[in-house]
Amino acid sequence: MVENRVTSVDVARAAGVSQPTVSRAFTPGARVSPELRARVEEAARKLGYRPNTLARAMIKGQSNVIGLVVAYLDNPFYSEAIELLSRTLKEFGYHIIVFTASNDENSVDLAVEDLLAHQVDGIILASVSTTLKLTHEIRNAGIPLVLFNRGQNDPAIPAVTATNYAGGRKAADFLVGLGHRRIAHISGWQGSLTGVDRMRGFLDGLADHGLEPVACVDGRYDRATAMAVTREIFAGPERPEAVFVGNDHMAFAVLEALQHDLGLRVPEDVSVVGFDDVKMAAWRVFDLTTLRQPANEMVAAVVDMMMQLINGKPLERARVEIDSALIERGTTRKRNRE
Amino acid sequence: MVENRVTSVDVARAAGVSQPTVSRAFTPGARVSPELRARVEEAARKLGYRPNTLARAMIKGQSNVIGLVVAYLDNPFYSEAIELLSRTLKEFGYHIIVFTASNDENSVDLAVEDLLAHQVDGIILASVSTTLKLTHEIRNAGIPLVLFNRGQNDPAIPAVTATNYAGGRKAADFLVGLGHRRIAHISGWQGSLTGVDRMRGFLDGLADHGLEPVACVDGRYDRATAMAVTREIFAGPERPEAVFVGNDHMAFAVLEALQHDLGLRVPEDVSVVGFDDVKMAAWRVFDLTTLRQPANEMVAAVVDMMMQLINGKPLERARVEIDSALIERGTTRKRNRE
DNA sequence: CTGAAAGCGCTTACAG
DNA sequence: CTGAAAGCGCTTACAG
Repeated sequence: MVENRVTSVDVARAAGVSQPTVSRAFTPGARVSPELRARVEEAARKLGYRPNTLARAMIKGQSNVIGLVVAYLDNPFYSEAIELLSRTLKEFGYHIIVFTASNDENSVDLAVEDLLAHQVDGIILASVSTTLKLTHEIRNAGIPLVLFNRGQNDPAIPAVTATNYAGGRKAADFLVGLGHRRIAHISGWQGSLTGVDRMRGFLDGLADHGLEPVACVDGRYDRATAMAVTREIFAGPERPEAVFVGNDHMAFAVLEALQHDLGLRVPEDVSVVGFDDVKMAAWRVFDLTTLRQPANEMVAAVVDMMMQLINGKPLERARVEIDSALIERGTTRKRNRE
Repeated sequence: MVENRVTSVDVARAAGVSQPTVSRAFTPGARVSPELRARVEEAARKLGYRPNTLARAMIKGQSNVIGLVVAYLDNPFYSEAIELLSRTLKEFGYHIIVFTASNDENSVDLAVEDLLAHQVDGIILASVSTTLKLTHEIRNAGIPLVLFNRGQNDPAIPAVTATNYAGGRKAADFLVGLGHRRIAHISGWQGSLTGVDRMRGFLDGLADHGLEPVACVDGRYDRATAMAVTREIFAGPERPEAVFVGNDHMAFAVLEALQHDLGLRVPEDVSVVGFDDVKMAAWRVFDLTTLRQPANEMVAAVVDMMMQLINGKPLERARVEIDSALIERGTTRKRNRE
């Protein structure tokens, strides 16, 4: 399987021009006479020539590749996001190189180390948390970094998230407004700012109504954990009337535990609210009330920031929050206070 | 945002060695004295040096990057597969650059063109179909190609699939064995060999029992299509007692149409069989009887073939089929013939 | 507009 | 084991 590496020199020889002319013929906007361009193109076609992107990338110091580090690919929100990211970046001439990391520090560090060596033009970290140390390392390497669906304590790090805190508050207001009083929260992973913000907003929202959650447990963005936690919380004597779950992916698991393990009815016995509004949330088997985290708008914002950073423009704002609207569906309903 | 490009020359100067020595210090298995290596490493650390992978790739004529073209990312089978591919290839020192294509010829062609220019070391086409023309173009460029979950009429093209034909037969045997006689098929996209093979196996299986399907329609791997088709097929007077669906992703939609649009009970009124056994199939809301297409084994086979091709070893077999077992769950049951 | 020359940051024979 | 030299396949000033 030997590659028939045809180079610009071969084409030049075949077309009877100099090698730089071949290069120019393949550079959009370079000055070449139509005549020579035609000769070059014909020779190139004949020989099956394709400019070597690697060589070009090396010289120009840019690869037109963006590194994406992602975990939790079983959460459909991220599959959607990858697809959107890939399509949107393509419009700007960029491609995505994907690193799947687990969410431990070490794994993310290794991925980033790899990325830095790969001369990517930018790095997007989605659904993984970074240490400040790592952030600074990326910054020192001079590589644009944008966090997707993760914030960091340093507000200077460019990040795009939903309005997680406000979304949490909305969930609280909504559930209280339905007449619920005994309310539980199965939170997103408390190692992520996203999980923390949603929880804080929710707790503050409850507090405004003089309430405290009857339970508040970390679901770690994991189905099995969410199910186990649900069984525990709802087994007690003072069963919650409602539960706010840190994301849809876990909410589906909570529904399963509620209905199949505990034999409870939703929404008759329990109201359930999720977060994300992934496509599946609208499937009628789930029909999940949830806070919409619009993947397309978030991706657009991420790409926008990335392009600004790559072009050396100052960022208008480092922190972009996309509004999360509450989408009311069938897993919630007004409490009958008989 | 200027990059502080530190090169091997800078490190060489700082360490008081020649530039090639720096290169050797960063090449596993190269001969450098421990003393010089230490000096180089220290200087590199101080300066924040990272070898330029692009330059290395250009020289060696290999990028350690595999191009993946994929469509249908909303089918969770492919998200799983991407994750597995990414992890498995990493073990071999390869990374994935992702191209999402829609399934028209043009889109795939463009993606491949892009890939060829990117000097990827190999190409994996998942869930997209290629023309023979494109296949030959890739082959002419000397780039290893493996099809994932798609076959091609030319049996010489390396491809990994489930035993689609045999799986279709198993579905037929199983449903007939349950006592069903009026059986429908909502097939995978007939533009894909996968969809065609599953259908052919199913039809042949029915024929062995002297049966013909009461309906056989292309679901195009699409939820909306599958639902519309379901409503049509099951609205008629001679309602099918069972349906075999071309993949799980569509089967979930079929279940929704059956239960929510038509008010039918599964499995009491209708038995449903899918194909793939994605993780969701085991969720108890679905509890879908299906044919298992083991993503991990398939990915392992793809990577294995790719590595053989890259290393110039002759392939044992160009066509690998991974056995599809029937997983019996709750959407099927023996027919009551009262 | 076009070619000869230099150079991007590495690796790889080639001497020593 | 180490350095001086050549070269990977391009792009980019620099002359003309």
